[in-house]
Amino acid sequence: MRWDDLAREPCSVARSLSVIGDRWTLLILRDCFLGVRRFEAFQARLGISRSIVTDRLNHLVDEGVLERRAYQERPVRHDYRLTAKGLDLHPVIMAIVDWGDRHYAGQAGPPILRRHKACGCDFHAVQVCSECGKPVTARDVEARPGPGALPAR
Amino acid sequence: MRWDDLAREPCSVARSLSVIGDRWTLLILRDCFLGVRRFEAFQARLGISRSIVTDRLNHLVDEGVLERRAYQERPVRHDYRLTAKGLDLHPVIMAIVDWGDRHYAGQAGPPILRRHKACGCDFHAVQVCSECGKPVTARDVEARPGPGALPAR
DNA sequence: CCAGCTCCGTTCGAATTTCGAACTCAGTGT
DNA sequence: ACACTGAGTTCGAAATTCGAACGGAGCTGG
Repeated sequence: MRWDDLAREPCSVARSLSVIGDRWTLLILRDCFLGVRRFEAFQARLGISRSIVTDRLNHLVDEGVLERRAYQERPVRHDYRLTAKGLDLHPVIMAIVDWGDRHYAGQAGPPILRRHKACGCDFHAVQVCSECGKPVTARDVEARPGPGALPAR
Repeated sequence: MRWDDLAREPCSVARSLSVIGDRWTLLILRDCFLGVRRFEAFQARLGISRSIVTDRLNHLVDEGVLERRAYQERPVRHDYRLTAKGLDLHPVIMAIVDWGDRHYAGQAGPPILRRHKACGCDFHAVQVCSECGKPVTARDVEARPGPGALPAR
């Protein structure tokens, strides 16, 4: 199975991973949500080779997760911003953060605190059911084939 | 930056990704949450080489995400089950599913439906603030350094 | 007792990816 | 003319992944 095959699987996880299922891509997205926008900044923060940064940013732009826009002319300079589709990835990053905070934070506590502007509290993400609003755990869920099961997109 | 360095970064995303930040690992976890437990089943479903399956399963066991236990003697056969730590990854998978359903499902709809046993409805995952219970979006969040910022674990 | 089958791996050489370091190029400031 | 910056591209070496074959423990069947 190759990268490209993933996108054709009738599975939302596989399709999503064909876009974001890569170490560096997810770290780039983490930085996007922290406000990083410029090529140099991504490269410096991640400490990886420039070609990888180029490659991943282009891929994310192709997929419509990031948007490349000029923030100045003469010389033309671009930055990378999350699109609406990209902003939709926020729960993914937050879920990963939450797991890391829970299982890998040292005794000092988590490395980053997040404040919910609406209520002013430091918080962590909780996942609830869209219908009844109660928290969802693995055991509460029953999966079954859906309408898009066989005919791939 | 190498794999191992990731685990030492003072960032929960980086630490988490050092465990789960791999295409195959996340697909294996997807299957775990769908009830897959045996080596052969993982290999057959993913269609990847057996050495990769071995490697990823061992890694997950080492990290305490899966547990390897004998489900029969004579011949001894093992299966792989999610530990409590592994079950905590459910929100990560659900967030990825949700993004995929939203942006990559065909016109037919999502390939898999999930029912919330507590309320009996088909649902999707929503992320809310642990303090006020309201939905959280990217723009609602303000990040700042936390207590574990500098001293790595 | 021998052949074949199942499950769960391991090994190995070849193909593919990823990496880091150096290079390019355009513009800018001195 | 010279150095500097931002944003890439190129290229050879190193690491990963692949598939296919092999191993081995325990059945099953004749």
